[in-house]
Amino acid sequence: MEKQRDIEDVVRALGYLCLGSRFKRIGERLQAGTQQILARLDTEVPAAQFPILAAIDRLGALTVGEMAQALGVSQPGITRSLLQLCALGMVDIATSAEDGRQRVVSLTAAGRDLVMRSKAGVWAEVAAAVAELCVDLDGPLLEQLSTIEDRLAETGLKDRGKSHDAPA
Amino acid sequence: MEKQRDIEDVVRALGYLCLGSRFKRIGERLQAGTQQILARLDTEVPAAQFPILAAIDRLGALTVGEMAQALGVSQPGITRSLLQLCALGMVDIATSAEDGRQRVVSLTAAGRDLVMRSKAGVWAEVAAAVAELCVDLDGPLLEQLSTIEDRLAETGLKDRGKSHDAPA
DNA sequence: GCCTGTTACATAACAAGTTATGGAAAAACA
DNA sequence: TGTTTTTCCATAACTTGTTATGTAACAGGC
Repeated sequence: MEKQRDIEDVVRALGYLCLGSRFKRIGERLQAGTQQILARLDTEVPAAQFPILAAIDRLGALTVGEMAQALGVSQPGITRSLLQLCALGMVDIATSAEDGRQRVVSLTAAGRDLVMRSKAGVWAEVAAAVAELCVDLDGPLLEQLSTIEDRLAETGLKDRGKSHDAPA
Repeated sequence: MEKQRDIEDVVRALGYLCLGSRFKRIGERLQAGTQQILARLDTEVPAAQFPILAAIDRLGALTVGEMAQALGVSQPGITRSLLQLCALGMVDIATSAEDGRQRVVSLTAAGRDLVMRSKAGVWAEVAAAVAELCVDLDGPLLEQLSTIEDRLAETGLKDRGKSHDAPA
């Protein structure tokens, strides 16, 4: 046991030069962790689409364009997610009465139920887990990112945020 | 002009709950900005694959697995990028002499040339632009992210980091 | 010296984002 | 009112990440 090189994390080492890659990488890890927590909901809806449901819950019925703006992603990205959520019966897509170009998106009963159950449980868990991940961060941004990565490598998101009791 | 709702940024408003989405979103914007700066190189190599070249430049020839570790992405992701870089003539992939399962990846002459040119120019520009984007950040992480997003919305990455002189 | 198990990479299928483009409705204008 | 321009959304093609799985090479036990 001696020829195993141990490999530097180049993205981390390069600092600002690779900050974009690094943000994406952290984002993907967080979403994967979120997915594990959300799995308890036993729904077909993937984690990445909960922000859409949350947006409607928060702002009421939205058009496609408004939703793209609310979530900061491109319009085609929204359109595709909506078609999927529609197929899963979570949202309803109707042509606007005032403007025939716009489609108005709202939650179905099933969608509202899913949001309600999520808010009561897993959303709080996710927020708590991520908050715990980020607690007591200090120093410049790059160091904070390193801390987040180190913590995440040590304890996955799904094992965070319930600091209290072991299962009975 | 009165019926235009102005739409809240829901991902930002939800804070820790959507931190994964938010990291990915910022990462994508940074990479898009980086792409614009790198465009001056006039190469077919996409921005997302420069970290691979940088890794070899930094650490020397690497196996596929080592590279996945160095960049923090999955092995299939590395494999695909390598095939593309190989097709572009930037890297050379050889079967390891000691272990027939491993492939050893190194820079070709063209690859070394590209890295050399990049280091001399655009890499420094990217690092400077991102550093300028992140200068004087303070406060907790979520606030720093908001600041980054606000600044990026105001001035794109490609117009940063060269604070000095207008073109002659 | 095989058989078994493990390791390293490749391939396939999928996910979720992007840009570019097209079609239909609305708005502007003449 | 008819034409042109603009806006909104849908579709297509691509990028780059993922997980799951297959194959070939190495390593160990008998």
